[in-house]
Formats: sequence, C-alpha cells, structure tokens
Amino acid sequence: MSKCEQCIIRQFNSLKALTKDELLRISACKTSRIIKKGEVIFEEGESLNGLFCIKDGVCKLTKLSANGKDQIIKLVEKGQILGQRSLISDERTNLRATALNDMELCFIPKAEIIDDLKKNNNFTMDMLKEMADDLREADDFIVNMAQKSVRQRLAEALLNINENFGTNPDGTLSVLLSREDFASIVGTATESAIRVLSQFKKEGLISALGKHIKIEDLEGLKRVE
Amino acid sequence: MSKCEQCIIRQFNSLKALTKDELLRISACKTSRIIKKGEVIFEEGESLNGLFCIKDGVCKLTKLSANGKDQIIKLVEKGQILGQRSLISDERTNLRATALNDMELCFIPKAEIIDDLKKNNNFTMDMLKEMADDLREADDFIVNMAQKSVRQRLAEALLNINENFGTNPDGTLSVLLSREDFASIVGTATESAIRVLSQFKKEGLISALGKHIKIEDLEGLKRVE
DNA sequence: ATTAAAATATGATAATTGTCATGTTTTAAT
DNA sequence: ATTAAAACATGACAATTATCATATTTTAAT
Repeated sequence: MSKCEQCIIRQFNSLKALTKDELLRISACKTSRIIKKGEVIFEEGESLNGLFCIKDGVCKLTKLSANGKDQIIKLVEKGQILGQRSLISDERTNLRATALNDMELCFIPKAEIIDDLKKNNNFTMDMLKEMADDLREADDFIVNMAQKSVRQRLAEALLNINENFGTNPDGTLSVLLSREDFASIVGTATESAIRVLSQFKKEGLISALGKHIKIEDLEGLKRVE
Repeated sequence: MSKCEQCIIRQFNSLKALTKDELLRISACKTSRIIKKGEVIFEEGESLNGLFCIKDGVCKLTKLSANGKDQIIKLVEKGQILGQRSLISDERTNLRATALNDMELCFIPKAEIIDDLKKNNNFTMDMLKEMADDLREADDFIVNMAQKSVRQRLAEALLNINENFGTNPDGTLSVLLSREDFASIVGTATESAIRVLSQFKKEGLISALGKHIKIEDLEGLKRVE
C-alpha cells in the first residue's frame, strides 16, 4: 500500500501538519476503500471510528429532514477529509455521505488521529482553522437559504460548483448532479429546480445536455435576481 | 478589577481549560465593557483583535444579506464567547453582534489567547469541540431553513429559545425579541412573523403581551405542521 | 403629560413555490 | 436490441409567503 508521506492529497488538508513519524504510523494502520457512484460511505447516526481522506472522487453530505426530504449540506471532493466533526465531538455522524462518482478513500482509525491531535498542536490548530472556515461557509449558506429566492439560490449553487469544482475541457461542470440533487442543494421541490434550470437555459445563462451543464453567461448568472 | 480565575462564567466556555497561570496573565490584560441594549458590539467585517467573554446579557449575531435584510444566525448569552471564528481564521468578522439587553463583557486581547492556543493543547481541543458543536447546530439550522415552512420554523425558534435561554418566574421567555427579530431568525417578512405569532396565540399555543411571550402548550408547538 | 416615532396588527392582493397529473426522454439491466 | 425503471419536463392548480396599504398600540423623548 502507498505511503501517506508520499501522498500529494495530504497537502490539501489538515494532515499536512503531521510530522514524518506521525505519517508513518498512520500509513501503517490506514486502510483503503473503493466506493462506487451512488454508494453510501456512511449513514446519518453512524459511529465512524475514524477519518476518511478522499483520494479521488466527489461525495455529497446530506441530512434527512423531518418531512422526509434530503438536504445537501456540502459537496466534498478529492483532497478533503470526512468525519472530523464526529471525531472531535466524539458523536455519531449528523450527516450521510454518498458518492457522486466512483471514489477512492483512505480510512484512518480514530485512536491514531486522536493521539496526534493531543500531541501535535500544529495539527490541532490546522483542524481548528478548517472548522472555522466551514463555520463561516455554513453562516453564508444559512443567509442564502433564508433570504434568497429559489432562482437566486440555484444560480449561486451553479456558480459555487463552477468555482469550487471546476469544469471539463468542454466547459461543462465537472460534478454531475441530478435535478433532484440540485433541488436538494437549494431546498426546493425537484419540479421547481427543473423549471428554474429550464428557464436559465431559455435565457441563455446555461446550456444543458442531461446532467452535463455548462455555464454560458457567468456574469448573467451572477446578476440573477 | 475581578480575576478571571474566580469568575464563574469561565466554567461554561473553553476558558475553563486554561491553567491558573494562564488565567492570571489573562486577568492582567483583559478589559471590561458595559454595552447598552441595542448597541452594536462589533460590525460585520470588523477586525476584532481579541475575544469577548460574555459576563452578563444576551446578544444576536446577524449577517446582512444581499437584499438588505438582516439574518439572525445565532443568539449568544452569558457564559459564552464571541469572536473565536475570526480569531482562529485570522479574518475580519463575518457577523455583526448586537446586544439584546444590557450586557457586561470582558475583552481578552488576541496575542494572549493565541499564545495559550499554541501552548495549551487542552484549550485548543476544547475550542475545537465547541466549534464542532457549532457546526452541527449550523447544519441543523440549514435543514430547517431549507425544508420547513415559516410556521414550523417559528414554532421551532420559540422552542429553542425556551430550551436554551429559559423563562422568567411568570413563565414568559427570558429573551425579549421584537417581531422583526423573530422574522430575522426564521428568514421571513416581519408581517409574516407577526401573522404566525397571532395565529399561535389564537390557537392557544402561546400567549403574548407585547414582547413578553409565554409558551402555553409546549407539546402543541412541537406538533406544529 | 404630550407627542412623535417605532412597533404591532390586519386586510387585500401579487408573487413565489409546492403538489399532482401526465407525458417524454434517458439510463441501465436483461 | 428490448424493455422496464428512473430521470426529466411541463401544465394546471393550490398553498404559502411577500408586498403594500393602513390602522392601532406601544415606546421613548421632551
């Protein structure tokens, strides 16, 4: 199995703060997992017993609401870590993680990470910083949800996906989402999401061939009211 | 000026993880501030240069949305800390803090706290835990905003305030909020918040004399659809 | 105590969004 | 290649929520 020390992925998350020795220990106890598109990585309410480091692929973090609909809280991609919150709070997960495409994950057992958190303050501080960033993002998300129309929220969702996950060579968004997923990001009915996307298409803001969506007028999308 | 070491407030937040020596140092450099009801403690986008520890009173954390309306993200009370997120990210604040009643605050300069974070891992871990909890709360908030009706959100807001901030001897909620504040918590128009509260009153779920609101039927409020 | 300003209340109406029905297209399994 | 299932699309209508207008009550300043 490959060594964490040589893994480029590590540079993009808190694990970069670990020392060589710590990385060697983690390499020795980590396990690797392949997850197929659509598969659930962990369920809401599950005990994780460790962290996942995403080596490849993208997944969605969702929470089931009382009315039975899933809400997408966040999309997480290659280089990022899953399960920090439950690890730190020592609680079951509050979200479900589902693969949006085929994924490769490394699993690091809880005991090792906790040990590092206690001994390596740089690591703890780095994780604290990441969590502080997540919290700011969550604040922004709350305001968007509370104060903007479905049309505005969907425009923002497209812009965010474009900004954070980039595009394929043909200009289409690299993350493929169903209309239901879009609805689940902006918190609306699937039909409403479909209607707004169709409208964006008519207005020339985007083009769409099935799930392959391309932003045609970035500035126009930003101006959506 | 009173000593942090003897301050009971400290028991309720991360500062409890500090050592006696650290507390003495903080006592020596902290300043105290009295804030009147309605006054702004800090603005969105301000540089804080430290932490506030709330000795008494309650404040709201709001974020201005693009449409010009304020969204209340969180209510924070006696015993809690303000400014952790911007301290840790070393960024300007993303929220404005406004006193909801007369408050007493202690201000601890950034340099002291950063020093403690670097040296005392228990303190860092404790702060990390608090932030992880905040993040879970934010996730729940997002789902509520995205998936529930104004009526449901307002019912939940009342239940949360009742649970987290308690009641006066006469049974009224101890935190006094204007109808506009309620609207700003659930993300709706002030008129809508007023209408729903009037409806709750008619249905006997609450009674209200101006801002003094009393939950009359807790179970009923929980059942609101 | 008086008075202006702010907060609360309610009606009327418009705009947004959800739900249900139904048809078409795409996808995936055999 | 065929076919069943899932995803996408759109119309019709209902429900929810926002906006505007206006009145009343409460609050705070003089």
